[in-house]
Amino acid sequence: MKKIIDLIGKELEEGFVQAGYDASYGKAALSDRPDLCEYQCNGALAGAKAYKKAPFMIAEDVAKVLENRSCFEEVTVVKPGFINLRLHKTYVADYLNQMNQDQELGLSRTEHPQMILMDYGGPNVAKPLHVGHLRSAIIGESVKRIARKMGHKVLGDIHLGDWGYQMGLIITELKERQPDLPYFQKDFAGEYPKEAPFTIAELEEIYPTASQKAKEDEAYRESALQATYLLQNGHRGYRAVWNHIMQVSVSDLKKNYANLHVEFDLWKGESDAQAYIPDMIMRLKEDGYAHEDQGALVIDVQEESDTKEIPPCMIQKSDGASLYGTTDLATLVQRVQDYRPDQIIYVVDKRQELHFVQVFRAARKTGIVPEDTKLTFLGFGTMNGKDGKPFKTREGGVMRLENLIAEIRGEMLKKIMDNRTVEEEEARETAGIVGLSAIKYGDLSNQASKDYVFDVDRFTSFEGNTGPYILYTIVRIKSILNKYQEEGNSLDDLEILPADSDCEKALMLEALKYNEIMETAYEELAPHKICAYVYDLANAFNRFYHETKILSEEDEGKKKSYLGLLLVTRRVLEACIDVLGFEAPERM
RNA sequence: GAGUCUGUAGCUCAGCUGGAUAGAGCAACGGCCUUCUAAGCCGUAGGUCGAGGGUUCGAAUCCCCCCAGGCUCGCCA
Repeated sequence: MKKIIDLIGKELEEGFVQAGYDASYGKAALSDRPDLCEYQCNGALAGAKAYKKAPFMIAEDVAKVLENRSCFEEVTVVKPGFINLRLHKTYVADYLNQMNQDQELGLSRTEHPQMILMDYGGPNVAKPLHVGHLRSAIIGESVKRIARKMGHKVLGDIHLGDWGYQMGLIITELKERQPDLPYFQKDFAGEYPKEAPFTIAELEEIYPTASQKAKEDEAYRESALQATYLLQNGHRGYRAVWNHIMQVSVSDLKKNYANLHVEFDLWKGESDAQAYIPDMIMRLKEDGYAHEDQGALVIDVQEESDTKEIPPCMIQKSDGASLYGTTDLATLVQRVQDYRPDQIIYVVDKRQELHFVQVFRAARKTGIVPEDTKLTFLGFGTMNGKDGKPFKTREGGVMRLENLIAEIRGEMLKKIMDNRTVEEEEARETAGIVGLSAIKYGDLSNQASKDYVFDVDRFTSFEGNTGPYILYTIVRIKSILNKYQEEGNSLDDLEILPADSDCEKALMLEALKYNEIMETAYEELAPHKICAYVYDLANAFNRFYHETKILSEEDEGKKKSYLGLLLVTRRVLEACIDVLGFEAPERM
């Protein structure tokens, strides 16, 4: 279905042309003055200069043409030269009925589906998820779902931090604790055990311990570096330990991300890119892209048009080891080869922007990524505590994600038990669903690129512009629709009639923006626009709900119309929160 | 130092591809539950949009310059 704003725009264009003006001035916009109109056109103001004519007169010319169009109920011209429009009730109702009949609620999927690869999540193996991992997961998941909604093919890749020094540390510490394990026996040629010699809890303890030791003990550090080197060069026993670490850690990560309703299609990591490094470096050297500088191997990425200095992208340290940029470039080699993406979106902490500028430029310059593959950096800001500083536990440590979620759930459960009389089991389940909405909505309703304050009290108080408010609205609608169905009625024959109250029309006008909002959110990779919309729609519904008796309406046609309106509203709200990455319970 | 982002109500944030009277939520104050979930609805109060210039018929929005803060700046990731 065409977007309503485009349909109005079309009318306006015709209006301008018929009145003797250029079509380009006929652009529709949402009204800034809802008290005066629903949509407006500022084209007459813009065209005044070109036609050397008072904007008011231009507007009047156009309005005269538009007046008898069936889609408008009212066309007025005001002061300097605004054209103010009100849509015809019948036109609006028709549009909504069409939405209701459409599986996609009037959203037109793209005609040119792209293959999009998304890099988000980025946890480190063997380390617990902490609040720093939350935003990438939440924002990435939402952007992925929005892009899919628009009809694109999207693969989400978690891009694990599963290679390098941290692994050497763990191996070293494990060897110290259990030197008799077969992995550490020089001449062991048999099969290694299938069971990992540690649990996830132990693993999470081993890493920080080892990390600390390495900082204090030079010899320990040396052996960790040595272990890293051996692992990366095919040491059989170490490789087996690494496999154990991966298996234990990844299954734990899967559990944690599943709790967040975050799903990855690919569980690739830095280790997967390693095989591509030697060839890549050789080629870069041969083709003259990489050169030595101060002992390191770098690719210059400075461009003529730069006003500032961009440091080169470093691909090999002076000791020959590869680093961050190397792995990222090699990952691009792999991704282009395996998936031929049209676009790759990185959902990463915005502090890494310079690094990605370097990598992107190097990838383009060297032909690793073809011209027509778009590389997008979607940087997000820091999640701060109430004090405006990076979020910490009460004790000042790093907050584990599990603990944060548990805390929110606990608060929510308390609230539910206080407010409602429900079985504890149901309350617990609801608390999980509502808690997740509180966390996700709290995050996504802010612009991704900005820092934001994560205030547990505010998010769990669930009043006002919050996830729980949205869910509550949906639950109210569901409850009415369910009651109607329980009386033996069907939802299939609900015809929406022209609105007969202001708040009803306001709700309709809000609901029909759905396709436009989703499209904008995709174009701008901006989930917060969905949040803003969903809040406006929920608000419009709650006003309507407050003033309208629905099930007790005696006029059968009207009642069905109301229910039809509820149905679109519910469907739109649900489609939106689905794309935000949460869902509504049946009751709350 | 250079680059970059941010500065909007007491607090947390929208609005920023220029348009009419700058919007929400929280907090404060006052109303609304025998009726489909009051986690709701309605109202009051609260602003030199960091400061100053400029462009424009029109600037929170674009440009310049300050001020304040955050972040980044080749061998960590």
